Amino acid sequence: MASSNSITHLRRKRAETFKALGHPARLQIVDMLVRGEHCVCDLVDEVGLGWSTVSRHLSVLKAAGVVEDEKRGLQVFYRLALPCVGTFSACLDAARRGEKVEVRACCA
Amino acid sequence: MASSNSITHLRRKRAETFKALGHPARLQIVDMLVRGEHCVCDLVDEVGLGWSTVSRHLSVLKAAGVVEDEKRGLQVFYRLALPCVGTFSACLDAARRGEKVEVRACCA
DNA sequence: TGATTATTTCGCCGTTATGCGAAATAGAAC
DNA sequence: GTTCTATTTCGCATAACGGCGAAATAATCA
Repeated sequence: MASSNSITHLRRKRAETFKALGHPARLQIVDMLVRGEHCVCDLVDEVGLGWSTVSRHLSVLKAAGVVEDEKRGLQVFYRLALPCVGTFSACLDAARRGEKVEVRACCA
Repeated sequence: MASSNSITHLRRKRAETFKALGHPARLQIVDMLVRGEHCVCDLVDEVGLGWSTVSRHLSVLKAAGVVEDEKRGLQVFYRLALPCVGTFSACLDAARRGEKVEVRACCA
């Protein structure tokens, strides 16, 4: 059952990633990070929720492996750790509009 | 604000899709459907949860636009409505293993 | 028609998520 | 060392999720 368990484990991790992306505020954060790294202050401004709330959303994304953070001076900068999320998001949006698009996704 | 609202709307829909995928049982269902359509009975057997529970998971996936259903005789068959989900899943799994893969995803 | 089979809907209940403000932490500047 | 400033952690209330079994639907078969 080793291989079945590893499949299960991989799937659980994958589910965690999807779940982290499954919230409008977190997705808005991800959309910003697709365009480049940002400090928390920028994200708070844009998302329009309290600092503590945004901070926890970021910790969820980080725990799921979607983003990485780096402290520089007083600020903490976040960046996307899974670039393919941007590609897939574009995919989903295109599908919802009824468009048929072929994309090349680089899974890093 | 029309364009900003439509972006918001699109993102909310996208979040709903991600959220639907963010559960191990639903992801297991999706993994089965990647390999072809299945009736509910097959899915119940494989997932190992009650009929009512699996049924609700399926309705979540359907509401999010991830799967489609078709009734044939007594049985209801489900199939994947977003093939790119399979591609992206492979992407995420590869990334978790540390592999770097380039895939061509067709967003239907 | 009445029985059977496949699936969905409903109501319940314990667990988890999400928002907030207050307090804690950590680094920079004075 | 004290004081800012940026961010995280904590505790709490409310809302949403996820499981189950029982009951409702719907299509087939006798």
